[in-house]
Amino acid sequence: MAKKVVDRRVQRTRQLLLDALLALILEKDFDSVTVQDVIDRANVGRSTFYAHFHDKEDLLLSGFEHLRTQLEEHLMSESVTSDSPWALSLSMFQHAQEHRQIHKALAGKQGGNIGLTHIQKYLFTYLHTHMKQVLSKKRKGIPPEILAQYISGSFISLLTWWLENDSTYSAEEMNEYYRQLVQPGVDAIMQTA
Amino acid sequence: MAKKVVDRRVQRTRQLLLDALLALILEKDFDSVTVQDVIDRANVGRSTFYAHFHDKEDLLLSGFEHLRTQLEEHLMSESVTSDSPWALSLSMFQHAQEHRQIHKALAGKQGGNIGLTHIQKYLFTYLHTHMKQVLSKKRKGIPPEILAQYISGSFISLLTWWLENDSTYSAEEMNEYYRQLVQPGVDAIMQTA
DNA sequence: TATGTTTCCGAACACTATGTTCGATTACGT
DNA sequence: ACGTAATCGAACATAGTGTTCGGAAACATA
Repeated sequence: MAKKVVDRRVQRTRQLLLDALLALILEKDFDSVTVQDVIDRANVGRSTFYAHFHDKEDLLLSGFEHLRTQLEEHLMSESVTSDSPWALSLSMFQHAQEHRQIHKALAGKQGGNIGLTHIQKYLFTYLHTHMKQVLSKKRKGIPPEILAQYISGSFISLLTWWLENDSTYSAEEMNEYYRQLVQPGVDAIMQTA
Repeated sequence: MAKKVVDRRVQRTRQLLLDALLALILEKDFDSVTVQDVIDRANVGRSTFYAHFHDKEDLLLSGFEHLRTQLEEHLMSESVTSDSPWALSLSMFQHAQEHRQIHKALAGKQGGNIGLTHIQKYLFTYLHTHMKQVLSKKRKGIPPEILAQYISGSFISLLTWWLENDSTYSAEEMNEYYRQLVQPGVDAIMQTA
């Protein structure tokens, strides 16, 4: 069958386009990158672009999906099955460190906060369901939505700052700072509740 | 002199355009609003628009400036000169409550995070200089940039969530949640340092 | 090598939005 | 009533979007 090889060809084209877009985002910001820029850089025909993606944003989101898959594999692989919730954030800091360029393009301010919104939403959902379980029995505490928003929001905030400023702190240091800041408040809530 | 009245006419036109833009942002998102939409809604000629603003974003930013001025007046007026740093966040929650529509347009996801970025940058700068003073003598603690980013980031995160979800919590409640979450971590840092 | 299939190319096109120019018109102060 | 400053809106040049389609190229099969 020709299918497999054909698929490979298709995959290669999609990858060329994505790489070109990510590279361009690091040069200008997402909004100023045109479809023409992307296909020129990738050496891909105009109609081919539209055969694969509906528009520029669609291409960017495909990159985000790719990243999310990678992240999940990263989480599964490294015996990160530790019960500590800080292992999750550490893994994300580490992954961002290893793939700094991609993260900057997707999660940085240049990326127009599109990927960023997705990551936050992803984290929020994960945390929200988790929080509801933990806080369900106790009535008095903080609404779980607010807690989830706080934890994911402050994480994203530190992550983007770290990426955007090309900070030299290691992923481990960043995670430690994050933990030091967030844990006391969360612990206090848990005990109160 | 004619200057004063002329100024009034100019101001009125600018206000018409801004109002139209803000109203439109709440209907579609910022990116999908066209200049044509704005001037139609405002009943203003095309060339007049460009006589006042360089482009759509320029108009939005003028709205942000307006908001910032209001906020600063709000802070000065209400004997918010309390030394508690939580008075500042409370004032902002309150102001957002009173001018919900404008805040949603400027700081919500519809506004394309343009105004939001500015507010955060504004807070960050304010906090950063403040932090450097407080943390200057002690060496071991967290870098002031990270602390400032954390405090401003988590605040913005809760604020936008609150606005975006039309949450029924009062400004006072939101500020209390914010304080409960953030204060323990910050206090811990201060003592350690 | 010959053949059929799948993908890609790129020119041409219609369409939408941007930002500028300029002469006519209106609003306002004196 | 007159002069000035602001506004109007039509016309224009420019740029980007997304589609269409005939031909070229890549690939598998035999």
